[in-house]
Amino acid sequence: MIKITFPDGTVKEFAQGITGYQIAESISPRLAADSLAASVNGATVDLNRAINEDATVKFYKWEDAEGKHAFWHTSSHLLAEALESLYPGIKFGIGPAIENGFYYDVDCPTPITEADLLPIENKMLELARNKESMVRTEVSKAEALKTFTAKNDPYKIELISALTDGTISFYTNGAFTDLCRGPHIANTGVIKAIKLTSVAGAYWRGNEKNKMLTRIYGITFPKKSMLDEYLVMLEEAKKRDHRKLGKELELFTFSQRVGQGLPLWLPKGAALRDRLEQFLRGVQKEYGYEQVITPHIGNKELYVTSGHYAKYGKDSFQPIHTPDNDEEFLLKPMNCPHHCEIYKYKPRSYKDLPVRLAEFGTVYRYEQSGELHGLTRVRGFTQDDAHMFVRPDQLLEEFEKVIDIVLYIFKTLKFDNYTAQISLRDPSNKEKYIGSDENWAKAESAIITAAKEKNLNTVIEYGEAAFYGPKLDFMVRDAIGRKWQLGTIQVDYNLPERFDLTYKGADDKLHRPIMIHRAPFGSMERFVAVLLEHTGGKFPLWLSPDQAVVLPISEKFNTYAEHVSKYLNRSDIRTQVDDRNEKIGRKIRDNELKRIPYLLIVGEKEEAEGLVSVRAQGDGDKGQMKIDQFRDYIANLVKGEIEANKLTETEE
RNA sequence: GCUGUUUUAGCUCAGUGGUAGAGCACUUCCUUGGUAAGGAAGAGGUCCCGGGUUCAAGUCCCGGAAACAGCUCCA
Repeated sequence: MIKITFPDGTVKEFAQGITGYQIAESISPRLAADSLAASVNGATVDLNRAINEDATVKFYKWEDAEGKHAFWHTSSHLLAEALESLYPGIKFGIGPAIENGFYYDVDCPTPITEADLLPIENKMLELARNKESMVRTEVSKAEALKTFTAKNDPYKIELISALTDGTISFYTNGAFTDLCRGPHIANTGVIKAIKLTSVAGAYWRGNEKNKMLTRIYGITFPKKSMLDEYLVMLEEAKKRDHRKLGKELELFTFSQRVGQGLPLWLPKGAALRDRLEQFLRGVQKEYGYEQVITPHIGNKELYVTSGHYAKYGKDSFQPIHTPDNDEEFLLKPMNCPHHCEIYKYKPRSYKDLPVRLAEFGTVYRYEQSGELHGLTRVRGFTQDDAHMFVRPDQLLEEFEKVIDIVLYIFKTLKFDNYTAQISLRDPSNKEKYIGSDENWAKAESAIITAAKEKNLNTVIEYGEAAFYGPKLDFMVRDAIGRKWQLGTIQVDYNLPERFDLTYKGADDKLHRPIMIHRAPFGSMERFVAVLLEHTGGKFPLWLSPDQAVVLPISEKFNTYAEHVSKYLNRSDIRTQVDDRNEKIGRKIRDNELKRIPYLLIVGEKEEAEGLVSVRAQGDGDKGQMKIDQFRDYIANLVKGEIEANKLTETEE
């Protein structure tokens, strides 16, 4: 007999070899029916797995990540089962559950296209209705290899070869058997709604030198209504796509003639960007940054010195030559080497540090064509860049101040669902990075300490560091859940060495400063993109390209409308007049759709008494106000939006 | 860069080898109005680009470009 402890603390005895499913059923058929997976002694397992020792169990339902994971993992096996029956000779790569659904990578003798997805879905539903159990078998490595050699599946053979004997298990559903460690749900019958979402190429084992397999993505649910809800949610999210909103709100565009990945900022987009720049300049001024300006090209030798040329030379726009062909220049791919040269232009004393050089620096990188994506990945973009040159004793404090700036910006713009990621070297691939182990260790510990002292909730990602140093990255998600890096803060011991940067210490000797690279927005382009998706185009008042539009009731009141608009513009409230020959209802509709924060309706009564009738975006009629009353109201709101989240003074 | 899909009016999109289409936007006229689409008329096309097949190509074939999804990459 074995003792099983349940989450509520009760302990019951069962025979050895009992499965999670049987335990659940012995308590209640309902629990068994609802459970998608179980955890035994903390490890998630499937309900079919035999339990042979005393254990603590927990049953997962759909609402639990583990339950969903098992559900989708089983769904990927169901997909594979359907594929094997529809496409004889198909070979399988891997088929995991992902954040939203699952996929399976296959190597199919006949190409699979979008049009084939519906028949596959139908086959899956048909198989699911058979309520096939997910049967686990533990096999030896030799047996495993034999099975897949017989099936002539090179991918599974490669996977098995890397496994240790004694840890290998198979799962079988219906006629399909797969190499898999589990866990799975008890049987496929609970999979009631299936949508195969897309088909795309994916390199075997994520290596672009390997063969490209066909990846089929899908998502499944225990109820049809849940699938419908999910699809509606996806549609809604697509309406917030920054590429769509950027077009609708006339913020930016692209031209094939100008070139791929080179955004053209339209007047309203430029106004928005300008507001963001002014905002950040203001914050940086308080923190002791100095603005600098550097050219858009730089001598190739500059980037050879920094190490960027060796690392990214091929991925840059190729050198620009002087007319007599005796010098080569690169379009500036990053600002740091230029800032290093600014640091170097005169001898520095330990008393001068930290030196903080900031620049809205436009850089150009030859991104692979398939990587370009709206404003989030472009070939020409402007970094809100700054480099701090600090003494070792200043590193931690300075790094923490940068975290403060990032958090202040995120708070002001109500980005509350970011994740902080500590990006470290890939320990198994150190040759991709420059600099000594000692310096890397110092830089990594500085970042980890600063993040801890600032109480950041961080995840550590190996292999995500820059080639010259580790980073603290702030990641946010776009409308459909893709992750993007916004703010980044990096500690760098390497460029100061390569550029031989020094300062004179109190001991009258030369010392090496440490560099902090940072960009709280990341880039203006990406930040605007994410801000658009985050707000759905409803920008906070202080950022809105147009803050108010005056709507005259008829053309008779256009003169008064102009007067109101001029008055407000003189008080720095960005105001336009909609003087089209349209009815008021039409003007309201069009300007609401343009996400204008305030609409000011003026007619006979307003003109006579110097009033405006105020309509707040999405919130209808707010009644009448005197013009200067409205001006003060807006000015106060703007002030509140920007200053509400100011951190306590951190002046030195 | 790789795999797949797409590309027709400013935008969103129909279009079956045989005269290029709709809605919105735009222009003009009528209308002069009170809180989410007033009416009429008109103008607008390198059917992504280059080849080929055909009596005839927006439509079929080949090559290229760009956009989209995913992979790979991201200083």
